[in-house]
Amino acid sequence: MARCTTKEAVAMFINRLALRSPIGKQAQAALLDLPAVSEIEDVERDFVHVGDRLSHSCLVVDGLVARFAQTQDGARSVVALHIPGDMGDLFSLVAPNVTWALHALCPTRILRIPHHHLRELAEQHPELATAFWRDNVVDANILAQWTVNIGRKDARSTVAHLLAEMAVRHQANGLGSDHEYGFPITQADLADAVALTPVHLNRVLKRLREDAIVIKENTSVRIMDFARLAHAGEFDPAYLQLTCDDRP
Amino acid sequence: MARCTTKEAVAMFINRLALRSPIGKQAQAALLDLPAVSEIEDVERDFVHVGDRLSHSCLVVDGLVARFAQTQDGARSVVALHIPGDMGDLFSLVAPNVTWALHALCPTRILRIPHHHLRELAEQHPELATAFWRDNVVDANILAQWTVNIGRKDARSTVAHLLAEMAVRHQANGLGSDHEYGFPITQADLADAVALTPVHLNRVLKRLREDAIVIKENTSVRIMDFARLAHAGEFDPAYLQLTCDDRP
DNA sequence: CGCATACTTGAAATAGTTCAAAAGACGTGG
DNA sequence: CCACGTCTTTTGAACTATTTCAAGTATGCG
Repeated sequence: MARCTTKEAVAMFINRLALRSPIGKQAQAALLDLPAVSEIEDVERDFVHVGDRLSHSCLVVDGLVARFAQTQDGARSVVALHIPGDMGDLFSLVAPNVTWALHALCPTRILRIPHHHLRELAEQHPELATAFWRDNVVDANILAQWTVNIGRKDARSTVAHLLAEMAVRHQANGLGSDHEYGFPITQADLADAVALTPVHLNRVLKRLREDAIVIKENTSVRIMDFARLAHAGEFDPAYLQLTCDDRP
Repeated sequence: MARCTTKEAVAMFINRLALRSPIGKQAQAALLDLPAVSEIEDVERDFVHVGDRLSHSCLVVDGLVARFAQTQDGARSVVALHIPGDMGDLFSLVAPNVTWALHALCPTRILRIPHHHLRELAEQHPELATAFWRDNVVDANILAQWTVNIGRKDARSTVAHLLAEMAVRHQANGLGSDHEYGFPITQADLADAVALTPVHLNRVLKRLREDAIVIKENTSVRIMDFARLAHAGEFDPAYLQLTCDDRP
């Protein structure tokens, strides 16, 4: 994984936002100048806890971050996965008291950006405020899709859908190719994201591998047949809103 | 169900927002003056479709609205329930191309408010923009909680959680008492919200009734023991963010 | 009164879980 | 470079929560 500078990390974030929202040159420049205040840091497995009141938002620079909740018997549920270029807790900007936790699933580096800087920026450049908000809406779309997968589709379809979604999201962030992307997640953690037991997830992955559709390796995913993967997962990328629809 | 005027409907919405965000007198007045342009209307069972490009957002005046998605085999998944005072598609303000549908679950009246009016208002009163955005964040919190329920808890706990959540949300919107609220939803539709089959939901409701915890009647829910309901559902209202946390 | 819609109950089937243990990968220190 | 412990993946077999299919009973409406 290429080590990257703070500017490169922020540029990745800007490009992501710009996919969905038109962002002026000045706003982009202002955002790029921001990180002078922060440093990239390695994070612990657990770096945002339930009940924390946040004053910064975290941009994933490299690695993989999960947002998760827990039931009383200790079962964990991953409700979002964030890849480099994502800002997993952007919405703490308007709701700083968090009710979930963030967790690095592998050696991960992040950039913490103070809320007040983001707020000033959003005030000076209203298109940024819209872009941030829209990003949260897409996050919610993803979550809605996960709910459908978990609630109303069988295990094979759910897993196929997630692997297809992550492929498209990696490409949107300028990561990976159309048939491979880095995905350093264990089967146990992946099981928490698709709401299966690790044992059953393992069997589903085996089946997808034997059917020559997709191979989940240790730290990456190799897609052998995207068309069949998308078909198996009933995957339609519309909910990711990867086209800029700001035109009236 | 009391028929209410457009102003009363909007006031319900404002009060809801004001629970979580401080909103100035002027902003409240401006919002209240808005609906002069719209009329309350009855809606069909299906009134927003996948792929629609919205130019208005719908405030539920009375009745019950579900946001849902569908799998290819026709199974339906309800990903949000909106009660009077809610604006189920507020986020179409920043993402007008919708990827889900809205559906009235009973005779329902709504108020359609044009996006451009809401946008002007948000520009003139920045606290309203924040309040709108924060409302979306809470919607996403609710969805995350549903994902946990559906994915990692058993049927009884999931159903208990939903009934407890709806109780608290009704009270937050100024509807219902602490032991009863209107909930005009069929078991089939409720089953789609908790990702169970109607048959199994029926058995779970029977058990909750026999255990003297809660009774789901035709058009309402009677809570016999909220403490045990909350316990059965592992319900903690923190994710609903019903306290105003704008203080720094 | 009859038809449609919603709710309830029973019995059989199954997708996914649970428990248990083996096999493989990986780093660390001797 | 091999031995060792730890973590992850894989496989087997028994079990169970939930689904499916099917039929029956209310409830309400024209």
